[in-house]
Amino acid sequence: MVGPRGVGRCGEMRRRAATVWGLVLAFYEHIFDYDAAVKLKDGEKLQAIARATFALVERTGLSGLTMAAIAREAGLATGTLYVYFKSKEELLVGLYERAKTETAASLMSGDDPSAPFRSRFQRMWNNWLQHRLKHYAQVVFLEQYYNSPWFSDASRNLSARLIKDWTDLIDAAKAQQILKDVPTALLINSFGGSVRETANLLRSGTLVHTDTHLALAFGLCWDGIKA
Amino acid sequence: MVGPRGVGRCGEMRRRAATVWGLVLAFYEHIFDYDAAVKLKDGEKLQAIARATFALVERTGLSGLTMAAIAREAGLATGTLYVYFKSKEELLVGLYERAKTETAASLMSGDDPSAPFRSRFQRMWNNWLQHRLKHYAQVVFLEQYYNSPWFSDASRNLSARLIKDWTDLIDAAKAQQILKDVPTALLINSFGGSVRETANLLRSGTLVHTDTHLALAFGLCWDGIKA
Amino acid sequence: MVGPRGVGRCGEMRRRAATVWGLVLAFYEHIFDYDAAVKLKDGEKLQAIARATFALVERTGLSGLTMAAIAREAGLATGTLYVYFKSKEELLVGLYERAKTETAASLMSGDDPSAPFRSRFQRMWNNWLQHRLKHYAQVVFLEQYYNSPWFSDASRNLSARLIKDWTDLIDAAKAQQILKDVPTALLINSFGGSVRETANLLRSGTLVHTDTHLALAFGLCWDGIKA
Amino acid sequence: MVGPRGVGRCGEMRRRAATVWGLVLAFYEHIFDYDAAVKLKDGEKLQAIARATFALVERTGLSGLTMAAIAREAGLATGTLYVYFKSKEELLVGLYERAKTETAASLMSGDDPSAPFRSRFQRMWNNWLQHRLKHYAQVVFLEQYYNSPWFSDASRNLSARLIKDWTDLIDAAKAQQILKDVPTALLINSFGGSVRETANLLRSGTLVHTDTHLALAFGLCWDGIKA
DNA sequence: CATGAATGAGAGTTCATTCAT
DNA sequence: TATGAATGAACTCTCATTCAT
Repeated sequence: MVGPRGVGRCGEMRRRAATVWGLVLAFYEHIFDYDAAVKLKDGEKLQAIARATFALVERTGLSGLTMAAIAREAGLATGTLYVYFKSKEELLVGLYERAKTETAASLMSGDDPSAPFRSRFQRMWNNWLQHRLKHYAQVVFLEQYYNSPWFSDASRNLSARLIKDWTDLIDAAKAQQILKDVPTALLINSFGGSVRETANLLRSGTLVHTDTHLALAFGLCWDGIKA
Repeated sequence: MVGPRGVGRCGEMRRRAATVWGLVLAFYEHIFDYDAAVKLKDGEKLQAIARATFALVERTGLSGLTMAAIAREAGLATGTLYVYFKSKEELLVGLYERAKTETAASLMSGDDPSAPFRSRFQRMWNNWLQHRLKHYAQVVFLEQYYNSPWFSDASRNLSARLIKDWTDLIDAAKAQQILKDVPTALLINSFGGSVRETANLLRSGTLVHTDTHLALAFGLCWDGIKA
Repeated sequence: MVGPRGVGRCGEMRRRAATVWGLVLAFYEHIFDYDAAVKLKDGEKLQAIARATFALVERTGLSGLTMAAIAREAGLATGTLYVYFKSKEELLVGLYERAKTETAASLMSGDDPSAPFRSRFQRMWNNWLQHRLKHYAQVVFLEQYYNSPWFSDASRNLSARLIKDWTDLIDAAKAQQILKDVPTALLINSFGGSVRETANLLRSGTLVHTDTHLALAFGLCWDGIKA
Repeated sequence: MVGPRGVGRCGEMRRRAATVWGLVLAFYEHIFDYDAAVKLKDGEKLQAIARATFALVERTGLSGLTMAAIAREAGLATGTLYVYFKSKEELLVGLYERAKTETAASLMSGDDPSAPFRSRFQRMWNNWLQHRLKHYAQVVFLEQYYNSPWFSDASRNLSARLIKDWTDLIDAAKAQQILKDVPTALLINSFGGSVRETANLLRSGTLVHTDTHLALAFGLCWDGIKA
């Protein structure tokens, strides 16, 4: 959920945006038209800001990121950024929540609860990997954000809430003796670490992106965690 | 040249490194002794700068790091830093190389080539984990450095050179069908990822630091990569 | 022209002023009615702007005053302010003239030309003091305006014109040897300074607001200027 | 006394400066040389900053004051101001204390306790008036500072402490039935108001600066407060 | 060598004003 | 007419680097 510091200045807008961003079930750019008589903050501009920021962080790193550069990249004036975000911090926190939420949402996409566990896990592993590769700019953003002065407890709490379903699934698999009976956190991190490292290898070109390699990489993970 | 006062931890490191790896020794000396006529007047000050920098990065992050803060923490004047390093960039690059080299050196410490492979790998896994936990400030520094504007190709190349022996060992184990016949990079990253994720769990307190848990965590890794 | 809704305090003022001073009436109307075809669409909004501005200046000072804050406090959009005033400067100048005129008008309210001079002066002293206390926001506005970049010669001239009657009365008292034969400006400022300082003491609570204290304070002034 | 936030970064320096600024008995620019081996903050630069600030406030007002303008006027770089003052606020508070202290100190200069009260008061009245006229830039600064966001309780307290002697003298005169038996605050403000208004008239040219006029103006004040 | 005051470019942020709706 | 998002110049403050001492 977006915290009380929200997105912009307009209280009404902020509250609506908060519930929507939190769920990421709707594309927020559509919710801004509800009252056409009044000029409103523009979802497209929000998109542009997000896109610009992710792109810049991928290119020049989070620490080199300036508001002026974001504005230029997004085709806006510097001041305009402050119409949408109260400060640089708010902007980064907002984009963090967006990226984090999207990432979490991607994980269980297309999950078939009736399929065998191994297939389900493999699908999720693939989901996550593909998301990492496709939205690499967001990944870079997230990894850098974790190590930045902006990473707060509020940010930390978000993660826990987002992967609730995921944790439940792991626990179920453990109960059915499909996964090893070790602390859940160990299984989760083993899985996440595997995706992360594999994606890094694929991106750097050290490992060529073939289905075989993907299967091998998942195999290393699965053989480690399966009962 | 390191002056008479230049003993302490710096000298110690070098001696230890020498017994382990010729490469490491050579590299280590290069970093701090090149251009000895001008720089490196006083090893103790160099130590103080390194300690100060690592401590500050752990506390406030790489992006909040200022030369003034380093100087204050090290008990020096700002200008003095520029006697030892030409610029902030050089300071960071130097410390990166130092931390990276120490980390690599720690990996194979106490390795017994006559012991069974699994024991040797477990020892190395533990070596690396302990190093990560003990020198956490350096770990934070390194992780942040990877994502910083200062991380260059030169920095990237260093890693490859440092883990040559490590790569060779993996390849040998593969040849003996002890490890799976998958790309070496996959095995290396699987191993590294496992150490990294486990260390994170231990530091955050999510996983209590007991020998049992360590064994479990290593088990997840080993079962994944073993043939 | 003030529309049908433009009654309220604004219309009231004008009527009151009319009974007191022709000059004030004329002036007052000039300020708010000039260029009536374009500006002054809605007297209520004008009122709201004035009230909002005075309130904000009392709370946060003239230098912290922003157009956005005025609009918010008045319940309008920022752009709307520019329908009523060409610029921030014009808004401030307009409100200055309004406050200054009201202050001057208050001075001679209820004056009885047939009463003894001392009583008449005391009444005026009290008039002024009460006005200062009651319309403290305006007083703060004026005092800050004098020292602001917006205080121009035009502003300066206004004062002189407004207190013409007052000056005449002083001169008459001097001619009758009721007041000392010293430059009129000295008498006027002595009087004004006394009111100002007394009001400050009352507001700060240093001096308790009783009739006795008021009489004492006026006594200090009167004993100084009387012949 | 200068508060704990002091003048600059060097703790030692700051503490010394604090005691000296508080008393204004020494010229602070001389106290910075005590250790010639080390480059220290420069009293002349402090002077230049003060001079520049007062001059600018007289010319363009406190609200138009920018750090860039101060630096330019003082012949320094912007950043240099922040060597001497932690922020714009500190700078203004520091200069307020300086001006206020100097003003208070001027009041009783040359006082002869054996002289008759009226002469003593007249001398002080003149002292204050001359100071106001001579250091007009400081006066403008002070008057604007009172109405600025920077005027705090700390600033307010300073005044009370500075005029202790002055208050005592008034009380003594009251006890001897030389001044009226009215609240001391009333007498003090009557006196201060008289000086203020007279100075304004002289500066504006409304009143020509002659000994006669000065005597008349003081007479208005004295006749008001004398028993 | 060591010092730390001085520098000034560049960062984040504000706000009077405009203008499409 | 009324709106409020958009603008960009100008503000305060930071910090890597230099240099006189």
